[in-house]
Amino acid sequence: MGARLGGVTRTYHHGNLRDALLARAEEQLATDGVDGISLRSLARDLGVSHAAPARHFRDKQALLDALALVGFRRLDDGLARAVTEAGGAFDDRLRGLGRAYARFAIAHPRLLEVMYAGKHHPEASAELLAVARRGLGLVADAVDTGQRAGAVRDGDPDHLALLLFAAVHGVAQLATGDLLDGEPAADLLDDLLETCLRGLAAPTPAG
Amino acid sequence: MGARLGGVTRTYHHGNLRDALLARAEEQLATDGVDGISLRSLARDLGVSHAAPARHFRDKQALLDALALVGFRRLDDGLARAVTEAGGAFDDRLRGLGRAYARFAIAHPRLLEVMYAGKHHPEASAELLAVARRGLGLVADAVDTGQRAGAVRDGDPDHLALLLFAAVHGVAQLATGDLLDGEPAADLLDDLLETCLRGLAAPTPAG
DNA sequence: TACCCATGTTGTCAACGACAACATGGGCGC
DNA sequence: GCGCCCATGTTGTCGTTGACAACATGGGTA
Repeated sequence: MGARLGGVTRTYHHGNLRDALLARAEEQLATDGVDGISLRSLARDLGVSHAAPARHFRDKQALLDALALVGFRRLDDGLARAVTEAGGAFDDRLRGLGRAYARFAIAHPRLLEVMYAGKHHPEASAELLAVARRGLGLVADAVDTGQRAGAVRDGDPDHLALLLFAAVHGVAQLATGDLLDGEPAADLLDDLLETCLRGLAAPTPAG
Repeated sequence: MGARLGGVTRTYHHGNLRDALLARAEEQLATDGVDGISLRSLARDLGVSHAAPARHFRDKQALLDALALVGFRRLDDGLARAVTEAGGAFDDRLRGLGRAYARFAIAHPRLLEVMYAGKHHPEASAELLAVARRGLGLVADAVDTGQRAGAVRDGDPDHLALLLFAAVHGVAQLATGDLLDGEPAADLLDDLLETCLRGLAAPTPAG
């Protein structure tokens, strides 16, 4: 088969309906929010019958779960890139990670919402958690580097990473909810990051 | 009228349907999540017709907005209580505020979700923002106190308050989303709070 | 006393998620 | 090279829901 529609080779009827659904769902999500997504409207948009999506996602929730997974993967990519671009200094890496997270949140607020929605199916939850943890690992690595250099106070790197992550996540949440009183998210984030870095600094040897 | 049902005086048919709807909606929210709330099921539970709720909430969203308002008011009460119980020291006040916030978040995770959902009607948004800002004011007051005592670094108290709020909010979000790896939320919160307080400390006069 | 409006009711509609029964055609085993 | 099977897609249907319109009622007030 494979009809040409709009320059893109479509191989529906035995092809890539699943990906097409995800792509269209993400568009819909960005413009109309989670409630704007309906399996039936997705099917209509893609020219398939209303029951076709069920072959790929047993549930509406299953589709949202898949969307969340896409989001986490993309987020992870962004974080990984931030690390490589940040050079070796642990604090620059942490700053880069924080900014990358905020950038993602502001660029894809609705997607972030789906990613952190507590409604995922149990199986999906496990997978999502695993991917989320990968991002956290990048933070922990940077913290560990800081500790080895004697610049960061002692403590379980994972714990400290979670702490930093929570702070950045909080800013991102407020930013996407437009609860910042017009304060630029970047400013608040930088300030919070510096504050935390200062708070996490190893005690300077007395004298 | 006023029929006695279950020991509570009900004056439906000219009485308190609105409050009853809110109360029942909050129960439903706690047990089944936002999607578990349907205007029709609420009406059924309260023994009124399916269209009765529309007299009090033009929309399903309007009901959720009202629920959010209830939540913010209750949160504000908790925060205010925390301040009075914390004594005069600014840092104790901040700790008390942070813990009160986390306590609320963990006790009412779904409600918090509704409170921060970005879908509110515009009129409701304004009111919600006003109430939310009131809580933030308590934080700013404590920061201001710390600054006057020379213990907190310079800077707009509202800005610093927002910074602290974001951090605490982040922890609360992760906690309600069960994303803490089993780490007790209280521990993480305390740790983050201490870190931020340390980071916000005024530079000690050289020497 | 009579009217009006707040509140509640019945009826209806379109959209949706979910499910069941059925169709089809491509790839794989033989 | 042929035919069968299953992945994928279709049609049909059901119950639920939110929203709206037209109608009922009764309490407070002019």
